[in-house]
Amino acid sequence: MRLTTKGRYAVTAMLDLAIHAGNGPVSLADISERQGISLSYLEQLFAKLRRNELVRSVRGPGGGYQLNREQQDIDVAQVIDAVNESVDATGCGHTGSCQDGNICLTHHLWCDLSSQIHDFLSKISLADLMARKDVRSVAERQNRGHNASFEESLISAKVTV
Amino acid sequence: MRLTTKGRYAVTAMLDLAIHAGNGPVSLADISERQGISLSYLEQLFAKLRRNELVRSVRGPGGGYQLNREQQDIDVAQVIDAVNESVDATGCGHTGSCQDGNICLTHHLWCDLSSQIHDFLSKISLADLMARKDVRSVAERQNRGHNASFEESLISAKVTV
DNA sequence: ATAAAGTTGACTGTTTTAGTTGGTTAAATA
DNA sequence: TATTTAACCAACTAAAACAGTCAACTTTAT
Repeated sequence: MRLTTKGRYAVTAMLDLAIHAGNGPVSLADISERQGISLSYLEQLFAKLRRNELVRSVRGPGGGYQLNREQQDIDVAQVIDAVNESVDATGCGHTGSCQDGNICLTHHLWCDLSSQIHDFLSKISLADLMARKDVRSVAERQNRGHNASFEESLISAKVTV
Repeated sequence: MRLTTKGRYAVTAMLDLAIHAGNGPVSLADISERQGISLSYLEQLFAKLRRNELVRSVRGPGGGYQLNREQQDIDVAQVIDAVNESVDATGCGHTGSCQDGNICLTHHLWCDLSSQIHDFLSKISLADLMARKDVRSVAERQNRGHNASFEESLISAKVTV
């Protein structure tokens, strides 16, 4: 299993997308600036997110990306899977051929751990994250000095602070 | 967080050590053969396990490694930590300086995930693994064609099949 | 003395990460 | 219609980590 900045960036960017939804598409340039992630790297990640139908794109001026489903229908596990291929902790990809065709001594342990992690992450949706106090306060900080689109998005998302 | 063959090998090797305890030290050559792990790589891993006082060594002929504590006092998280540095899922090492000195949008999510994983792995001891049916059957398979030390070790460990 | 084992350090090939560079299309607007 | 905005795409790269090899050395049982 690997969980590096790649998966973390993807989740952060998707959450940024969710937070700033409500006034049209969000450009990668905006996400890049707010979240401190390289624009070109974001492009690579969003190519995968789009192939996995988690986002849809709008080209041209005023374009950008939008969530392709409701916020409560996108969970963290899906986002990580989309860019990371998997959060599998086994070495054999659950096939059970870890040791020359046979199962290894600790195969089931890694299977258990994998489903544990997957369960945990799949139960957290973007909507859940949006509702968290710590997320809201960080989003507010990131938005200071920028335009007022955060407050607007709050209104359109019908969420109260 | 990273969980690769390094951590998996370490846990597998420690479990092999636990299974074949009871008749003196276990040599890395034996573990290498049984578990299909390169001897030189095992040497590197056991250097770290020894520095973390999870095993002790006996040099010279008939030497090898032994667990440095009781089987129920060594858990999987400790073993992985010993060779992997950590199972931390945050990018900042829990310091909270993920985004130029400040906390990033998803910091708490990764903190939560980290403790989830650590909790899960720290509750599983080598003794717990030894007791599992799947582990016992794999160990038995690995031992077929070899010497009868497995049965002996079962007797000395006072465990019944 | 010899051989079995641990101990140590340096080295290597491969893969992944985290980007960069340099373009091309598609669409809105002036 | 020209320009600009932004998505799209492919190739490349430096650095790190992974997984392992190789060689030399020390300790200890026989």
